Amino acid sequence: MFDQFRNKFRLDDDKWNDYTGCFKRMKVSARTALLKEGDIPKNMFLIEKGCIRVWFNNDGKDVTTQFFFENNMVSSIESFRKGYPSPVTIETIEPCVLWYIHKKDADRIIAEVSELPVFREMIIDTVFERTFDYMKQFFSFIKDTPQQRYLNLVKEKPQVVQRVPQHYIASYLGVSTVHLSRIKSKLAKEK
Amino acid sequence: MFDQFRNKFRLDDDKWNDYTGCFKRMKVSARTALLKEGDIPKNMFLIEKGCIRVWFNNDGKDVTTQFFFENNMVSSIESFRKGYPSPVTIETIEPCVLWYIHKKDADRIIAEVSELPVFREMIIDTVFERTFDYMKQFFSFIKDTPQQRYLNLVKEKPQVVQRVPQHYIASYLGVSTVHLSRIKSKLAKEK
DNA sequence: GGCGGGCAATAACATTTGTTATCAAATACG
DNA sequence: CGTATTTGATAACAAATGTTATTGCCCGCC
Repeated sequence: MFDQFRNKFRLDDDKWNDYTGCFKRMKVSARTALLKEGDIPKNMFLIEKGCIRVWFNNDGKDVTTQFFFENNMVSSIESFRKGYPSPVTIETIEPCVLWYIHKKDADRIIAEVSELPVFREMIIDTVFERTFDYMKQFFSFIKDTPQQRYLNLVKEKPQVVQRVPQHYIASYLGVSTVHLSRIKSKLAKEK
Repeated sequence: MFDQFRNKFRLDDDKWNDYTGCFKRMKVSARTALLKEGDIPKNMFLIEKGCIRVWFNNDGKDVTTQFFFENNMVSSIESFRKGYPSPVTIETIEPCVLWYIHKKDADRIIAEVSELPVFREMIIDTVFERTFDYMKQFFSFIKDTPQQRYLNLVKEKPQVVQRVPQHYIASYLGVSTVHLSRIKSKLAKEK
């Protein structure tokens, strides 16, 4: 599971085994909350198999903001770092096989490796990328119509359209399920 | 101008003077672009007097995404770090007095101070805060009505409502100027 | 002090999107 | 295998928001 990351890091075997040994494997069924809105994150997850969505409660309706698939790391990252209550719930969509690491281990690893400038850069870059993702998603919400957002999703994240139930997609796109149906049927006609 | 930051940092006077000496003062008139969409950021700005908006072009219409006022640092931060073309334009609204620092000086300072764990934490936290801001703005776009977003703005950033022309505010809220007018008149009647 | 242009309010109408309800199809699971 | 549940499509109507056009105001500038 971790071999895919091996060549990114120049760590000696002892360190590498120490760090990867902090991850534990678990299986969970579909629709299981790994972190609940308002709770303080204890773990970070790496997906071996399955998919996960991130959502928050808006007046009783859930609003999905992100999807994750195999090999993605998942956490409510800002809360994880600062120990704040999470603004979102993290929940499996399909049955999943996950690897998780406890916050205290993650903190230790980050502190150790960030003594090295190359890791420091990497950490900062990672956070910047996260910011950039939010920015892009936010901009797309402002400038694109729901139909355009749907087309972008089909193009950029085809897995989502293939694997995720449509009502989650509708809430991710910011429209009602009915309207997403309309968009799809309109696109089908045009084609 | 920099005294307000003095007590946040435990630097000896030599370093402090070195770093603050990298900032130059300039005056610019209203509606001046400090950075244009597509250009690579060369400078970062600190506002002594005036206000600034960040916007991007959407099919000929401009969409405002942020406002900045006195004592704010302004940059297209993700692009500034990576040397990417900026996705946004940074433009003065009022005549401004600004301090700016060149990227090469900023890079040197960041590299120097991030040897110290306390600064490293500070830098990472700053980026996280930025991410958190985007997230909040994004979530508010999804969950709040335009009227609610307007009320939030009045409450949280009264300066914007007082100093910024209404059509910029409308585009910031994601509605037409006509609809913002409607919202205001509706609120006035209810009151 | 007058004038042109940017700015804001409003009305009328068009379009988009949401809501509710109903039905059909797909899927899960005992 | 059959039944319950989830999922998706569609129609009809309601509400929100955009577009265009008009008017009046205010403010900077000659």
